[in-house]
Amino acid sequence: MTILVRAVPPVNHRQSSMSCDDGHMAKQLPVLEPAAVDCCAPLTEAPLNPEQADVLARRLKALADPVRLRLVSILLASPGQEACTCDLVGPLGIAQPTVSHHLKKLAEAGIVSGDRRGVWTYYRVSTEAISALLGMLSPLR
Amino acid sequence: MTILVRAVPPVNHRQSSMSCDDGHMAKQLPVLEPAAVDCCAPLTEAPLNPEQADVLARRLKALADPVRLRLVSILLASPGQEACTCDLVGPLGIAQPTVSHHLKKLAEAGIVSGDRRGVWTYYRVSTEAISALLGMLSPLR
DNA sequence: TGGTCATATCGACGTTCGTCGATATCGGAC
DNA sequence: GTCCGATATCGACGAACGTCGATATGACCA
Repeated sequence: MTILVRAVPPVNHRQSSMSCDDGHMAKQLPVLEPAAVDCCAPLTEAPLNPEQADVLARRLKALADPVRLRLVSILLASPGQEACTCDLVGPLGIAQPTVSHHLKKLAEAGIVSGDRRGVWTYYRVSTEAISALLGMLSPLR
Repeated sequence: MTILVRAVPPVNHRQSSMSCDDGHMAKQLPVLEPAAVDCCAPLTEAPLNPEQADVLARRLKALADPVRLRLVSILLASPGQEACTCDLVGPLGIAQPTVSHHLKKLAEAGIVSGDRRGVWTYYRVSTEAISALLGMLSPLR
């Protein structure tokens, strides 16, 4: 027999914003592994090659948006450092499809990951990805 | 009487790419001070407010471009950690106006600064800006 | 004064982005 | 099974971006 442990329901699930995400730009690039920033020389010695720059720029671009930064910070400040989409719509003040869009961008960059628990999808920040990014950037300091 | 000390001529000034920068999007936002990222709480405790997120996103956006990342890394790897525009055109492989455009974006974000020495403008990376940015991001780790 | 060279700005272009409403999908409850 | 609610995708829109050629600015030299 199987005992199904139900997840605690999300904090906010009284709101019901009915609309949807963008989706148009699902780039066919592969999802970045958390540590995909495998490169590179100390950076103060040799310039980045174009490929390294592309990988790093892609992850930075994912983070370089006010909504996504707030999204990440909300995730980190949430109990258990995770939250479902419905918990993010209210605080961010944008439509649900837009939230899903931003979550997708972050996931494609390997910055967050989500798993479905019942009807809800819980997202959490991949700290390895952030560490890899910071490690890559720190030689610039 | 005044003795004018001439700067050492740039490494590459045999090339002559004759074209020009974009310029169209000179946003009227004020140039970010190096330490403009004055905020903020540990980020794992309280979410970023929209204003903090805007400042941080603006600086990240300036860095989140493959060409600009390579540009910064070339500056850091250059003798004296500085280089003039003409030294960047060749390695980057893009037109001179485009290089000027990217330098302007970086300067507006406080990431690089340039000073004119004769006909040449020498750019260098503002390490304080990078440090401020990393300091802001490190709580995410 | 005029010429030349490095750099910045202008104007235009195609592309990407952020946003949303409408709609599809998926899972649970009844 | 049917319904409902949470989430993702679709399609469209305006705004911002990256790029370039043409041109303006500014500094040096003859």
